[in-house]
Amino acid sequence: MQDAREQVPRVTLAQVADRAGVSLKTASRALGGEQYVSHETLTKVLAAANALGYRRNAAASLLASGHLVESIGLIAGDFTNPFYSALAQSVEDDIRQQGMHLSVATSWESAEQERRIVDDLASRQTKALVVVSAMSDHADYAQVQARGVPVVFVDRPAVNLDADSVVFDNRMGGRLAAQHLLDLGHTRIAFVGDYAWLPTYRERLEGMAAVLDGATSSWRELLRDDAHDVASSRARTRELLALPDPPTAIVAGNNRILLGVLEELSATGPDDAPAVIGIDEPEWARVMGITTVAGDVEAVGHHAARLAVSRLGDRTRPVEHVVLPMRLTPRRSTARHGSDSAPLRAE
Amino acid sequence: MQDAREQVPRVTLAQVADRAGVSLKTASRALGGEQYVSHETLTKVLAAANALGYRRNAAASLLASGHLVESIGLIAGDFTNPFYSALAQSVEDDIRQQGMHLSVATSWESAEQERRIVDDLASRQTKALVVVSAMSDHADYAQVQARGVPVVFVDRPAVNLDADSVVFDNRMGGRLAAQHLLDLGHTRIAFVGDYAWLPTYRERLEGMAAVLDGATSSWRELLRDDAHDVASSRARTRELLALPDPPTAIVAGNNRILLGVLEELSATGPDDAPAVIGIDEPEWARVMGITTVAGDVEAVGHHAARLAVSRLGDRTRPVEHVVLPMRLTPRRSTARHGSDSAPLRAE
DNA sequence: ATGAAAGCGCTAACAA
DNA sequence: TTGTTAGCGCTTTCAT
Repeated sequence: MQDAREQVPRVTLAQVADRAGVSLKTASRALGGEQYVSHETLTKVLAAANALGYRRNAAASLLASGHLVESIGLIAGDFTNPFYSALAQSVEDDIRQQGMHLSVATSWESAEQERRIVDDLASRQTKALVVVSAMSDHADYAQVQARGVPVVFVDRPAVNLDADSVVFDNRMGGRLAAQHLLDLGHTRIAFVGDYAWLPTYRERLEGMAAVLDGATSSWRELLRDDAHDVASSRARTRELLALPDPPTAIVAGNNRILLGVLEELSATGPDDAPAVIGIDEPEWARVMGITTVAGDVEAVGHHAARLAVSRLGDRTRPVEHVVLPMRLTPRRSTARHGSDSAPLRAE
Repeated sequence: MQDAREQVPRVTLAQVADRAGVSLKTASRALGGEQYVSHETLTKVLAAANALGYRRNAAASLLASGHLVESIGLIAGDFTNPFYSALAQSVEDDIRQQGMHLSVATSWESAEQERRIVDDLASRQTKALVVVSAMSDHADYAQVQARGVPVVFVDRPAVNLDADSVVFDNRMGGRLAAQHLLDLGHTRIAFVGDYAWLPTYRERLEGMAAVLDGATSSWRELLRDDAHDVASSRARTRELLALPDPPTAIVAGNNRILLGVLEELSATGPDDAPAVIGIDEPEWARVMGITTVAGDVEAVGHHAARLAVSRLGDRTRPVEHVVLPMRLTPRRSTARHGSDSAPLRAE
C-alpha cells in the first residue's frame, strides 16, 4: 500500500491539463471548483485527473495563493487518557478560532518518540508546538525555538530551557489531598504514583510530604510509583492491600492510576475498603463518588493556545510561566467512617 | 493578538539574509539547522531572524524540498467524548506509521461547522478526510472527492454518496441489548437515545424493535431521544423514573447518555434501581459494573486509516463498506434480581 | 470561458 | 564554508 504511493511519480496539474487538452489554468479552475468553467471542460478535466490519479500538491497551492499553513502541533502521551484528550479539545477550540489547524501526535511517554515527532513537526509544517514532554532535559528544544517555532510546555515545565509553560500547582494538590485525609483521622496513607521521573509526580509527593512528614511516620513505606497504566496501578494497589497493616487511605496520582486502584478495590472487595482520593478529574469521578484533587484542564489548553499564538506575533515578549491552582472536591470515597463510605461494592 | 499576526507583512528569508549580510542560501542553512555554517554566521543569522521576527514559510519550504505535506484530517463531534478520542488515537497510530500527520477538528455535531471545516481542510492541506459526519446528506462531499481528496465515513454511513465507510452493526447492538433484558425477564424496557436524526440511533432502535415489538407492548412509550449530552440524558431519565409505572431496565444509547443515566440514578438513589445497559464501552464501565454493548473502536480507526491511505494510492478501487460487529459484555448492572443488582448506591 | 506569463518563498544542485 | 542559479507545482494577474 505504501508502494502504491511511492511508485506513482506524483502526477502534476500540467499532466492533467495536457491529457484534458486544456491549459494549466483551466485545469486549475476546474479542480479548484472555481466558476467560469464550462460543464464540458469540467467533465474533461475531472476525467483526466481521475484517470491519472491526480492529487493537488498542497504546499504548492498554499505557496502560490499566499495562504499560510498555520497549523500548530500538540504532542502528548496518548489521547486515550482523558486528561490529554480534554487538553487537545481545548487547544483545538482556541486554535481554530484563530483560523489555524491542530495537529496531534502521541509520544507514548517516550523521549525518543517525542524527539522524532518534534523534528518532523517543527522542522517543516508546524508554526508552534504545545508539548507535554516525556523528556527530562529540554536543552535541545532551543534549536526548535531558534528555527522560529515557539514551544509551550504544558503540565510539565521545561528543564534547562527558557520557554513558556502552563502547569498546575502540584505541591498544592499534594497538600490538599494529604490534609484532607489527615483531617479525617487517617494515619496510614498510601500514595500510588506515576513514573518517578515525572515532575508532576515529584511535586505532588513533595506536597504530601509537607503535610505528612510531621504527622505520620508510616506514609513513606506506603509509597508506590511507576504506575503509569491501569495494570501496574492494580499491581501496586494489590501489594498495598496485602500488607500486614494495610493503608486506610490511598491517593491515586492520576486518572489512570485511580482507575487501577478502583478496579483492584472492586475486585478485592474488602468491606473495610480504604478511602480514596484521585488526582485529576475524569468525567466519571462524580458518579462514582470519588474525592478528587484537580485543576482546570480547559484553562491549561486555553493558556497554551494563547501563549503559542501570541509568541507567533511577538517573539520578544518575555517568557511566561502560568501556574494554575488545584482544588479538592470531597465526595463519598472519603466520607467519614461509620457512614456509607465504600466507593464500590464487590462483584 | 490576531492583529499582531496580520500587521506583520510576513518577513522572508531574503530579508533575514540581507540584514545578516549573507546570501539567501546561507541564511537558509543556518535556520534549517544544516551543517557547514560557521558559528559566527549562525549567530548573525539567528540574531537577524530573531530581530525581524522571521518565521519560515512551511509551504514554500515543503514545495522546494519536494516533500509532501501528507496530513490527513479527522472530523468528529468533540474529543471530550471518549469514543472520539479513542478513534483519534487509533487513526493517529496508523497514520503516523505511514509518515503522515493527523489533523483533528471538531464539528460539535453541527452540519454547518462540519462544512466549514471540510472546506478548510480539504481544499488545501489535507490529503484525505476521515469524518464522523453530522450531516444528513453527503452529496456535497462529491466535490471534495472530485478534487482528489478521499473521504472515509466513520460510525455513520454516507448518504447519497459513493464513499468508503466503516460502521458498527448497530441493529445487532440493539438486538443484543433488548434480548439480554428480555431474557432477564424485563418487560418495561426504556431506551434513552441520542439525536433522532442519527443513523446510529435509528439502527439501534430498529434492532431493539426487532426483538421487543412482539414481546412487550409498552417499550415504545419508554422511548426518549435527543439526549446528546449528560444533562439532557439526566432529564430524560428523570422523566422515565417519575412515570407511574417506571421502567425496570434502561438502555443508554451511548457513553454520554450512560453517564447521564447513571448520574440521575445515583442522585435519585431508588433502592429498586433499574437494570442498565450502555452502548459503547467507556473505560469506566468495567469498574462500575455496567453491562455494555459495543464494538471495537480501535478497529474502526485502523480500517479508516487503511481505507484513506489505500485510496490515496489507488483511486480506482471500488468503494468499501466495513461493518463491524458489536458484542454484549454482561456485568452486574443487569445481574438477576435478588442478587446485588444496583449499579450504584445513593449519595 | 480560456490562456500566457510571472512569480509565491524556499531549497537542491552546483560552483567558488 | 559560502554564494549562484534553477526551479518545486500551483495560482494569480492580465489578456483574449
